[in-house]
Amino acid sequence: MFEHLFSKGGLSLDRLRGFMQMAEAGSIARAAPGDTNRQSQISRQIRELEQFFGAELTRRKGKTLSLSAAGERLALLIREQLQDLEDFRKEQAGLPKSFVIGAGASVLEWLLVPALPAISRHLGGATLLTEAHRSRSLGDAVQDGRVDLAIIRQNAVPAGTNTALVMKMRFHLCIPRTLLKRDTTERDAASPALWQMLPFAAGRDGGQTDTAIREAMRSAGVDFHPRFECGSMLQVRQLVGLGACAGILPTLGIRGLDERRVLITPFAPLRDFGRALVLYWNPRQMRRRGVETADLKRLASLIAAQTGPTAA
Amino acid sequence: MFEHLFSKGGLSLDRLRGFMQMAEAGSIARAAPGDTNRQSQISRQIRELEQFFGAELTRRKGKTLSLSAAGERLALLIREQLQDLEDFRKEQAGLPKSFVIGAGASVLEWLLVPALPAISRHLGGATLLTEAHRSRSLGDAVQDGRVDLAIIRQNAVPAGTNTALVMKMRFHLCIPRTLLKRDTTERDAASPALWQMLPFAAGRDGGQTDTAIREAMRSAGVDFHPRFECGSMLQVRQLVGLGACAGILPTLGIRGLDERRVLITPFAPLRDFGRALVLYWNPRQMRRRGVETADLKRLASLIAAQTGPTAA
DNA sequence: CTCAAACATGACTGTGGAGTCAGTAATCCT
DNA sequence: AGGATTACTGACTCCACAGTCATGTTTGAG
Repeated sequence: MFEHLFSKGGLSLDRLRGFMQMAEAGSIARAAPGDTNRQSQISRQIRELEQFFGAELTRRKGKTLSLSAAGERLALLIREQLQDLEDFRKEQAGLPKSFVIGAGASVLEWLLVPALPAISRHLGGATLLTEAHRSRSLGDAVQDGRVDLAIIRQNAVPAGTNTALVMKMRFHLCIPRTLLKRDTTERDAASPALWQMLPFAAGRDGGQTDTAIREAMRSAGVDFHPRFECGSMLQVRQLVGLGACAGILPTLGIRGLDERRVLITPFAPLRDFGRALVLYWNPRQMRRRGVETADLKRLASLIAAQTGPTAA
Repeated sequence: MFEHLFSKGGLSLDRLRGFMQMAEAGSIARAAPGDTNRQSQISRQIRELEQFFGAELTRRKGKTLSLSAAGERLALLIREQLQDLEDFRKEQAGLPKSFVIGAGASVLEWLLVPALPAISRHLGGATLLTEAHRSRSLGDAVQDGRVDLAIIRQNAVPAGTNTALVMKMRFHLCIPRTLLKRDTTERDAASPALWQMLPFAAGRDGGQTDTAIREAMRSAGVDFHPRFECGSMLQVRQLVGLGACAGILPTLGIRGLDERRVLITPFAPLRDFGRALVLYWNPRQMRRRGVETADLKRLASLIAAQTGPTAA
C-alpha cells in the first residue's frame, strides 16, 4: 500500500512544508522574508512537488505566484496533516494543544482578551494565540484552518451551523459632560447640529465600522472632521475617557466609562447597523482536533458571560 | 508554525510509513517477511519515532511487539495521511481512487464480485480491491480504515448509522433429485432421518455459518458426517450442482441451481439463523475520501439489485 | 528605459537518514 | 536443553535532499 508515494523520490515532509509556507504567505518572497536562500529552496521544493504529482500546483500571476485549484487543495491537506502531527506530538509531550483565535482589533481587546483565561480553561488548558484580522480575511482564515476560532460579525460569514451567537452590538454616542452645557439632556445630544460643534475622535482604519460611522454622519448632514483620527477604536475610547472629545463606540467599548462624566446615548443613525457577533469555526477542523460542537456553543455563551464582570 | 516538527530530526515520511507497516502487520517480522534488512530498519525507524515524540509507541508483548494506546492513534493518523496524499496523487494523475472492499469468502464470490462493475461505476470509476476476511477482523479493519467498505453480517458490527441493509440471508437444504426416490416431496425432504442417509458436502472453515450448520444437524438428531468437507461454500455449491451430494446453502448460493434437478427447501433448523447482510463503512473515512452517506445507501441497494440478473 | 522585486536555475557541499550486514538478546516451543 | 522465531544493536556505505551561492529571467513601477 502506498508504494507509489515512495517508489520515486520527490515527496518529503520538508517539501510539503515549504509549499505550505508559500501557500500561506501568498508568495515565495513573503514566506521567507530576507532569506534568499530559503526562497530559492522553496522555489525548488515546489517544482519538485509538481514533478512528483505531475501537476501544476502554482501559476505565475504577475510578479508573484498564485495557487492552482490543486495547489489550494494540497495546501489545505498539508496544513491538516502537520496540524494533526503537531497535536499528537504535544499530547505525547504532555503539552496542551494550541488554538489560534482571531477577531477584529477592538473585539479582540475588549471582548476576547478578558475572556482568554476562561476560554483556555474550557479547552482543557489550551495555549491560545490571538490574531487581529479584518472580517473578510478572518473568514477565509477559518475556512482553510489557519485560524481555529474567530469572533466575527455574523453577516461576514456564510450562514450555517458552525456559528454561535456571542452578543449583539450597537453603537453609542459618547460625549464627555465637560464638553456640554450643564443641563444638556439626552434628547439635546441627539441633534446633528450639536455633533457638528463637538470635537470628535474616530477610527482611521478604513474598516466597515469606521466607514459606516463616517457615512452615517454625512447622511445626518454633519460635515464630519474628527479632531483625532486613531488607528483603532481603543484609542478613541481612551480619548473619550479622558474627556478630550466625543466618539461613537460599540457596546463593548462603553464598559467602564463613568456615566456621571460621560453622556452615553444610542447613536440613532446607526441603529440598524447594530450587528451580532458570533463565534465562528471550521467544523472539519474542530472535529479533527477533538472539540465538539456542544463545547463551542458553551464557549460562546461563556465569552458572552465575560462581558459582564470584567473591567475594561 | 510547526517548527517543532522540523527543528529536530527524527521525523520523516519513511519512518512514519515503516511504523504504520509494522502496526498493520502486527509485528516487524510480518511487516517484511523474509527481508531481515527491512526488519532491522523498521525496528530502528520505530525507535527514532519514539525518540522524536518522546513517547512509547510500542510495547513488547511476548515475542512480538504490540502497540501502545499512543501507537494505535499514530498508526491511524498515518494511514489517513498517506491515504489522503495517495488520493491527491491519483486525482492529479487522472487516475481513479481505489477502494478496498471486504467480505467473507462466499459473500465475496456470490454477491460482491458480480456487483463489482456496478460498484465501480457508482464510485466514479474507482479501482476496487477485494479482500476476504472473517467477520470479526473485517469489522476491525473497517474501524481503522484498512478496509473502506465491507459486506458483513449485521450482528457483527456495532449498531449505528454507518450501515445499510443489503439483503436478508436464509439457509436452504439442497438435494439433487438423483439422490432421491422419484416421488419425494418437500415435506419428505424435511425429515432428519432422510438427511442421515444422504451424502453431504459441508464447509470446513470453522466459520460461524459452518459451525451453525453442524450444530443444527446435531440438534436435529443427525450424526453428521459429510462425505466432502470443503474449504469454502463455493465448493459445496459446485458439488451440489454436479449432483454428487446434498448441501446446506445460503440464499446467495442457490442462484443458478436448476430446480428441476435439485430439490431446494428451507432448512428448518436454521430458520432463525437467517441474518441480514449490511454494507458497513467508516464514516470518517468515507467523508474524508469524498463519498457521501447517500452514495453508500444507494450503493447498498445497488448491490442488492445485482442479486437478481447475474448468473452464479 | 532603468531599476528593483519576485522567481527560476545551475552548480556545488554537507549531512541526515535509508539501506546493508553481522552479531546479540529475549522469548517461545517441544 | 536446544532450536526457532522475533526483535535489537553496532558499524558501516551511499545517496537523496537540504542548504548555499551566484546568476539568469520575467514582470511591474517610476
